[in-house]
Amino acid sequence: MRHSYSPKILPHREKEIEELARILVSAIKGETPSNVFVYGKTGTGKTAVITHVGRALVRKVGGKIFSGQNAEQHHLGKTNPVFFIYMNCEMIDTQYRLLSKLAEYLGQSVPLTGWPTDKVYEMFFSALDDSEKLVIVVLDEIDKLLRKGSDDILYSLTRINSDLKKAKVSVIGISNDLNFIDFLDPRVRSSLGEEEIIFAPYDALQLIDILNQRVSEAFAEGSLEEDVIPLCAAFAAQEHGDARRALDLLRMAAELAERENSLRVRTKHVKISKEKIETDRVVEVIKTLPTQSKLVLYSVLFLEKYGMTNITTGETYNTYRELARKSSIDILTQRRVSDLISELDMLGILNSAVISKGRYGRSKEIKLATPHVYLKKILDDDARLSRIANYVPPMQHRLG
DNA sequence: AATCCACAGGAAGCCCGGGAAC
DNA sequence: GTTCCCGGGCTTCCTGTGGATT
Repeated sequence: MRHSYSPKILPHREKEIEELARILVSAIKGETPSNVFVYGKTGTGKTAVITHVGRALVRKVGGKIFSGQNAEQHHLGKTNPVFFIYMNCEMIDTQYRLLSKLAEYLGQSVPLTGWPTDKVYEMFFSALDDSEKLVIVVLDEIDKLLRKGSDDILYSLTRINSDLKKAKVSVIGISNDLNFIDFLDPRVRSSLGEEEIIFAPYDALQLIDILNQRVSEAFAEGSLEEDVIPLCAAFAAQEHGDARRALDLLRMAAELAERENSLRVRTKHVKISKEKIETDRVVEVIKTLPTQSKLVLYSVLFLEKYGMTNITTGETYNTYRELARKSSIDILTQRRVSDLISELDMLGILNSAVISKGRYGRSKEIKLATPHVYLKKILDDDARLSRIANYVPPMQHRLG
């Protein structure tokens, strides 16, 4: 049931598999496949489809598969070998890291840092071109790459073929943000987008099929209550058809049922799991917030706790200053705190909306979107905030 | 209709840490 | 090691504004 498991059958992705296979099949004929751009939201099976097709190709013609720390070798066939390289740009997010990783996969050793980038490129290039082969580079979350400005590597990679004598390179770029393509250098865009495959979100019925297929491998007959799978599917369908989410739900529900010694997984387990997944996410976000943001949250929490409604930025800021002083934390400007409030809003931890109170100015109206008890417990875990855990605000605050 | 509050939120620039280049 | 550059967090300064009140 875990994401790392990749099933042999991918329901409702036949069309995409077919299309990708059509593009990559030219490798069997000894030609260089077009570059491909793949778009789709998280949990729509992009990575699964691509590795599936890539593996099949390498099995057929021989070559190697690289992914993370793993390498898998297959015996050579009649045509040139295929090196299938999967990389996630979330970790490998600079030119240097990308190139050194590529060079490493091709058998070179490059230090983690220290060399000029063009030297690493040289290493990579010579290792690449020392024998006849096709290298398919999969760049997952490719949008992370140019977020940090350096998309020249994409440029070099997509037109490297004209400089190569023996080897050939195809690039498969994966993104879950379609707008990303607008920010791309036009030359890269046209070359990367020679072929495009779009992964539409799964609908509830398709999610049911996916779950059923996994369930047949992972669960004993009759261990699920009848409505369990449809419910998981329905919840996940609300989340832009994320199959990963559906599987998480089912897995957590099963774990819960097991812990309760329940004979079957019931819909209530699914419902509880859904709550838990959501709160876990919020807890994680709040825990990892910078102290200043936590302090801002704390301020809103205080104001609400003492019965204030329609909390404004100014009121929040005054409380914030008081709390920051009490806990010897640097006091930021109201301008900055205003931005922090907006960020917390974006994260869904609180709600803020700009409203006008006529003669009494314009401000954000702020209220928490997270249960108080909860919030306080998490915030009090932060040692830097311990001094204000039992702080009682002065009278004027309580009057509202 | 004019006023004016209490901010929103843009622009420019400072500081600092980290990584690349030399 | 040193220098350079970059981005993020932050401050300073600023202009803009919806609508109750005058």
